[in-house]
Amino acid sequence: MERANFIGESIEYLHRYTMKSLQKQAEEHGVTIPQVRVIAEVFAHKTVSVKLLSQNLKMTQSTVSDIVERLVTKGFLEKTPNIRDKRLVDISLSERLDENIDESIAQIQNQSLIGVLDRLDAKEQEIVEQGMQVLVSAVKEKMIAEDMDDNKFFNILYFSERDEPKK
Amino acid sequence: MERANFIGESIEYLHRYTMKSLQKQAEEHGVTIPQVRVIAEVFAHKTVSVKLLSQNLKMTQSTVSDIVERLVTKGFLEKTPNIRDKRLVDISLSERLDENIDESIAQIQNQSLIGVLDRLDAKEQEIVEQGMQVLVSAVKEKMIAEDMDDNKFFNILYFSERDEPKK
DNA sequence: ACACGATGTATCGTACCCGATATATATCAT
DNA sequence: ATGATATATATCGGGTACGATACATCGTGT
Repeated sequence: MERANFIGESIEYLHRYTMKSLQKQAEEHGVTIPQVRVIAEVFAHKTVSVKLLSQNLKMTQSTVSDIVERLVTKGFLEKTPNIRDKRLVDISLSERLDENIDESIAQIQNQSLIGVLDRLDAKEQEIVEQGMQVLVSAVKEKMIAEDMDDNKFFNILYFSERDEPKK
Repeated sequence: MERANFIGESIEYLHRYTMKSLQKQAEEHGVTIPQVRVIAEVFAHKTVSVKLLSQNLKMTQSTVSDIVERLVTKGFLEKTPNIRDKRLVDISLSERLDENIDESIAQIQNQSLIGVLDRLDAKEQEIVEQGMQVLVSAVKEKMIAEDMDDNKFFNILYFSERDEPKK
């Protein structure tokens, strides 16, 4: 099916573009964009566990563990064992980072996409957003229908709260 | 900007979904999906260079070199130095693969996306396709406007011919 | 109190992906 | 012909990403 082909390529293209584009901004701070995403999430929570990060960022626990480890080495994050549950690790911003973080890092996120949308008029932006919504919804429905065992990561609350693990 | 946020997350989500979903099919053949993409491209050309693959697949030359190397090791591809230009390497399917390839591998590509689109009616599919078109066009325009030095890889003919390097 | 299953992290192996660099070959100017 | 430049590939280092596994800790049931 030609349409699926085009959409598949588009997704691949857009993904690479956003990654590459954001990377340039992140480099100036000496971090990568997955690292920025982790930092932003930690910043939003003040203190989080690896588990929570992996849920909110939709990465596996092992990936998050890796990234956090590098950020600790770089001195951006700090890990302290949780008192109440010694399995948990409390991840928080290092003091050094806790001040300079203002807009600089936390807002790198989708700077480039904003620049892209600026080139479109209101109507075109609507079209783009609607297309995304429809497609994402369809994907989510399909996953539910097929009962993918990735349910833990790719579940229905992906775009809902963005934060709460919802016990 | 909220809209940019949503779109950025959508792209990330769709990318991960398509990758994960396709991976399952590819696994049955003992390959990964980047490997499938390379194989399909070689299949379409009968014989190609690393350079051409990297242009058509929008991966860097080093990435393609890696993947080709693994496929050679697995016995799926063959490398023979080009006679007329000894810098070039001719990449082709191994004999073993040249027969069993029929539909099986070459069409793995976007099976899952088709399944997703099937859940949408004609009108919704239009919306999705249009949204992608508008967004991709805007991205391409922005890249031209900013004269990104990635021009060699991310250029205007991305979605045009899909094959020709266009000398 | 204790065994057992569930849960949270870290670690390992593999693949991908990129930029930078090295090497060999080709091409072009003189 | 020769030297400078350009091109094609391979290689290296580092970061991402995942599944599988190991390990410690928690909770529960008995």
